[in-house]
Order: sequence, then C-alpha cells, then structure tokens
Amino acid sequence: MTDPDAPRLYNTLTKRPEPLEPGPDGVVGIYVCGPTVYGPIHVGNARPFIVFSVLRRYLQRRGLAARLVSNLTDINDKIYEAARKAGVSSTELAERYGAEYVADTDRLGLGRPDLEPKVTEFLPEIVAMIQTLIDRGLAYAAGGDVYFRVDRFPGYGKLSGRRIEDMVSTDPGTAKEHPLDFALWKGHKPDEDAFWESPWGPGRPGWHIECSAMAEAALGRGFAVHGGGLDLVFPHHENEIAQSEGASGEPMAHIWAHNEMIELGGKMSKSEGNIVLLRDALDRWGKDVLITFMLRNHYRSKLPLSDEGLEDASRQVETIRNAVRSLDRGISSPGTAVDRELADALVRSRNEFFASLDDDFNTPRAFAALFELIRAANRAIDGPARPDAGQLRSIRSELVQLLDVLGLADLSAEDAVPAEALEMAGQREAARAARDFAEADRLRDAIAALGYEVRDTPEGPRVTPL
RNA sequence: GGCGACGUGGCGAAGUGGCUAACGCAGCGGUCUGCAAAACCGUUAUUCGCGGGUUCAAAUCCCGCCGUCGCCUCCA
Repeated sequence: MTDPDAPRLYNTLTKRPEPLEPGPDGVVGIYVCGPTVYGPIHVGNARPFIVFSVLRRYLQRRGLAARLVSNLTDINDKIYEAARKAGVSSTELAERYGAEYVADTDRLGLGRPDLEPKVTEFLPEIVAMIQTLIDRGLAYAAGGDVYFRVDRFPGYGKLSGRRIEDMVSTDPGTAKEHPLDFALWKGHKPDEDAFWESPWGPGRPGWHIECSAMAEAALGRGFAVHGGGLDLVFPHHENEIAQSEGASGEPMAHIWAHNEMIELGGKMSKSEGNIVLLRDALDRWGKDVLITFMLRNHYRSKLPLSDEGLEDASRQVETIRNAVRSLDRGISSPGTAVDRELADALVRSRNEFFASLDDDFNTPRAFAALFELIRAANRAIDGPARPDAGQLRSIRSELVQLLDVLGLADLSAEDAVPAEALEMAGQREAARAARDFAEADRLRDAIAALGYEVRDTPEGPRVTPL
C-alpha cells in the first residue's frame, strides 16, 4: 500500500522519483555510506552527511519514523598504507581518524546517525554472508581470497547501467575466474598488521562486503533508502546489490539515492589532492553558512566550492538572522492588528516548504518558501498596522520550526551584546537627542570597533553583532 | 571507446508541455533615517548553450551540434 502523499526521492535504479516507504515496523530505514577513516574528512565527504542527516530531520518532522545508519570503514588498503607512513598501527590510525570524523561532523550540529557501525565490529556477520554466497554458488575461494562470481548474478550492472560485456577490468587478478569478479575476502599479506581468522584463512573483508553485512544487520532486508555519493554507484553500490541480493534473494533497498559531487576545479577528492577539510571550512565560515551553502543547491546537482558561493550563503544567513531579530523587535513592541496577508503567507510558505522537500528533497525550493515567509513578516512588521504579539509569536515559532528542519534553528539565537556596547548605544542616543551628531557618529564607530553595529529603529537603537 | 549528468538574468539557483520564468546574492532608483544600517517597494532574462523538428502551445518532448563534468581504478 503506497501512500500517494509520501515524500519522493529520485531512484538511481529506476531513474525516476519514487515514494519513501516505511518497512513493516513503520520505520523508514536509511543507510548511507560513510567515509574510510584514514585522514580528516573534506567538504565533499560532508555533503552526504548533511543531506541525509537533514533528510532524516525532515522525515521525523513530517511524522515519519526514520532510522539513519552510516558506517565508518575502518579497515582497508589506504588505512594500512597511512598507518605505515604515520608509524602507528592501522587500528590506532583508524580509531584516531574515526574519532576525528565524529568530532568534525558533530560541529555541524545536525545530530548523529542512529547507528554508526564499524567494519571491525561486524566480522562475524561479514564472514557469514560470504559463506552464504559460497554456498549459493555465487562466490569461490581461490588462493586465500574469496571472489564474487559476477556472471552468476543475473542483475549485475542494473544500478550503474553497465553490461558485463562492455566492461574492462584493469585488475584481472591471477586467481579470478572472470576478470570482473571482485574480492569478498582478501587473504592476509605480511605487511598488514590487522587481520582476522576465517574459514578461508586469515585476512580481512574486501571493500564492498562490509556495507552489505552492516546494512542488513542494522536495517534488515529491503529497507527504504540506500544513499551515498554518486561516485559510489559503480563499483561499490553495484557490488553491494550483487552481494546482498545474491545472498538473500530479496531486494537490498528500494531507493538508491546519490548526491552529486562537490567540485574544486573538478571533483573534490583526496587522491586528487584538491580538497578543503571540513574542519577548515567550519573554522572559516561556521556551520550555518556551510549548511546553507550545501542546501541552497539541489543534492543531485554538482556544487562548485567557491568563496563567492560561501559569501552568498553567508549573506543569506544574515538575512534570516535579521528576520528573526525583526520579529523579536515586533514582539517586544507589538501592534494590535491581525495581518490577514501574513497569516496567508504563513500557510502558503509552510505548505510550499513541505511540498518542496517531498519532491525529491528540493531544498533550494524550500529556501524560496522560507524567504517568501520572511518577506511577508518583514513587510508586516514595518507596515502601517503592526500585527499583535500573538500573531508575531506564532510566525516566529513557525519560522524557527522550518529553520530547525534544515538544521538552522541556531539562527534564532539571541545576540549576546556586551554591556559596554549597550552603554555606548545609550550615550549615543543622548547625543542624538542633543543633535550632537559628531559625537553620535563617534560612538557608533567605537561600537563598531567592538564588533557591533547600531541600527536605529522606531523603538530605539538595536545593537547586533557585525 | 562505453555509460550517465548538466548548460536558465551580472552571479547562484528553482521550474521539465500552457498562470506575468520562483527564490537568494549583487547593482540601480525610491521609502524610512540627522547620516547610516536593517527592512520594504520598484527595476535588471520578450527569454531559457546553438540549429532544426513535433505540437494549437516547449526552457520543458525529439534529432543534431557545441561546451562543462562524473563513472568505467581507490574515491562521499
């Protein structure tokens, strides 16, 4: 039973938007591929984190139960390599960067996924799934490794739109039956300092199997959404489908959702070296600007990272802050009217906001709805008949609720203004009353030197951070 | 070579068959202000990369071309 009003998300598998359907337990399960933790994460890695974290907030606000699971890959070639370079054990290195990933993404203030499984915690599940694949004839042990038998899985290539015949493997391997077969288990090599026992000898999981095993362990089979960066479509997600569906005979996930890449003269990527670290972007711009920057573009569009773009986002953020300030000013000196147009604008904006997000998580359109509401509010407050406190309070509260969906509720925080600046603002008022404008301007400059700006309003001066 | 995405005002970005092509930023003019700031009002694409075609009607569908980018190997 499909809910015709359910939010829709574009499905890479079917190339069209499809409704998000909760599982039998009523929960919308979302699995998102997280990073391999061999270094600090960059802004590109942050995009899926932000997009899917905000998606979960949205679904919850819409009254749906949503469970977000996002893994940390803490065992892989790059980790061995980085650990050797750093002169530490790979376990130590992965733990360190895993913790840094959590700390960096915590700064976004979007909450944590409900579960963040690590590969090293799911070895039994991984080994069991590999065994099932072998039992079903879809995998074979060879030379200490185990490979997936690609041509025995009929749907191979259905996600990425490839045919086995069209593909050329750059790593034919020596033990493989078919050049495109991929590793489920990699036999231990002498220079690898972390490995596990298995029925096929010591070693460690291949790259794709961990997500298949962890997603099923955390969300079961046939969960609602499997997400990640577009660059994961092939081979990672294609192989996940082969493994999970090969092992269970059931669909792994209903919707495969992929965010486009952040670009910095081409795709931002660690191996290309053209990266900006998330922590550096946060230091420079703050979380609200960064979230706004990400969400003002659709998640399925490429997003070039640029100072111009961030500055633009920064001004948008300032416009939102000013709107909340104006509402607060209005609430503290309210009028007596009930503004019909404002009331209508609220309903319209709210509906449009939710309709936009229902429509393939169209956050740019949701922002447009937000700004329509802001303009209506500003117009009412500065208009001839200011609304009464009740109406203004309800507008403020609704606006903050919408901001909160996007993770931007902090923009409604009160400005902390030091007493010194407030005192000078008072002195400036006295000077203005005495028409001593030279002194008034001097005091305004002095306040600016403290990092604050005076704005004269009909209700007296307001001091806000610059 | 194979697969795929995209090209909308100065910039960013919605819109994918039919209301005056949203919204944000920047600019310009105005209102307000002692001057500002903020805010509001007005203004900025007869037109949606280019060329054909389908249709009563296209930015939206089809064909061709040009350009940018991604995947095909580790990658969010």
